[in-house]
Amino acid sequence: MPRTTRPGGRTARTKAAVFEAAAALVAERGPEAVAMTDIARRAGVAATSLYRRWGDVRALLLEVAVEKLVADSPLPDTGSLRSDLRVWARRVAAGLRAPGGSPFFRIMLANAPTPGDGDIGRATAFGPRLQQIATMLDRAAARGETVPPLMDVIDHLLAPIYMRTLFGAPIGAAFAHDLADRLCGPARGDSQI
Amino acid sequence: MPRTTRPGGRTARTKAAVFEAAAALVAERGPEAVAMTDIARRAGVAATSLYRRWGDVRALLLEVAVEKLVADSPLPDTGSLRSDLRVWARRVAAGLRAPGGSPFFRIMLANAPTPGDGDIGRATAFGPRLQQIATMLDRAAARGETVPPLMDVIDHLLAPIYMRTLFGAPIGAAFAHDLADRLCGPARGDSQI
DNA sequence: CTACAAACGCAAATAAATTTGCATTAAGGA
DNA sequence: TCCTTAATGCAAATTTATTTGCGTTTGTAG
Repeated sequence: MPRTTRPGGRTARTKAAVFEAAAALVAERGPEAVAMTDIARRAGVAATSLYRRWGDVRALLLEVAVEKLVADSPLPDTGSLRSDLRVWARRVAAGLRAPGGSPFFRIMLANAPTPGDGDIGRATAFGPRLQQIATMLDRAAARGETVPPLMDVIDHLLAPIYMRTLFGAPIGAAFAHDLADRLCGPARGDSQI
Repeated sequence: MPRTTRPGGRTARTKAAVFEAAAALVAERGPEAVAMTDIARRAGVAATSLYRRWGDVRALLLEVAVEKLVADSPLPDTGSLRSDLRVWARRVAAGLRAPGGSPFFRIMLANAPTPGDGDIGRATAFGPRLQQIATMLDRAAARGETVPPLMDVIDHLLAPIYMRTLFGAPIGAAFAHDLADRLCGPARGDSQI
């Protein structure tokens, strides 16, 4: 009878080798310059296996990218939303700046929304980030702070960071600082609608 | 509409045919499913010519994407920066929502910076947009308005729009309104230290 | 321990993309 | 008009990616 999963065996080992090879190649040459053949050779597995398992390079790279970016970074819990956002912003930026970070990010973007694809890839990709933001906002609200809407954080904290990543523009402490301040109000009480 | 002037000689004509074919194919199948061969066949030109002129598919598609995305958003000149930004924001969003808009956007993202590429691809891709922003800001400054830094417009107007496009989140008038207000100051200044 | 089926490797076959060499055509200037 | 040059077309050659067929390995269930 057909088994659906085979955890922890040869399959898992080759998958690990393949992912490692793919990640290395992407970091070295960029996403567009790696072929199925290259990954296979580097990983020490037959290209045939890769084709059978993933179909084509994009599918494989997308899986790798999702895994890389979804890797959980610990959430800051400093006691104030403003400070949490500052720290978190810098961590996200650091993750994107890490070796291969930006290329993987681009892989995800390039494979995102095609009308008809369903939103699986996109949701898988951004879901964890949104969840993290929601958690920070919830904590702050529980403390009695007035918190900005989730969408505002996406628009004015996450979006600028992603944008600058694509531009290659620097993301320093001052910038993260400024982003958080815009959301929490510059000095103290802020009165949004 | 059929009365499109196509100045220039043979070169300009074939370029037009190629761009038209490429755009159509991208809109039909998505960026990843079009090959040099396909474009050549559809345009009625030899694939050899395409390779000689553009080198590879990505370069060609990137050029097409840039042209499409820039063409879709003519610059408003309403007399006030706030209003210009509002209109422009909606036009950019509309262009991204248009048939084929999102695929072309993804082409640009996928061709963004790769360490070693130099910044050619990136500059080519986003350059026109930045130029448009700079123009609006210059006009406003010439009128005597106080204008936000270019980078702020990128971070808090362009970035949210792109982000929402990737999410599939709606971009309405109210949203564009809000983005412009954040940059120009709504009623009370938001850009204090 | 044995049997089974999925996953794998290998080599050949196929298909597709990309390059190359050369003849031809068209545009712009003298 | 004629001449020069760059762009194009075409076919063959070459490389590279992808598929296919078949035997082998390796977990896992029984």
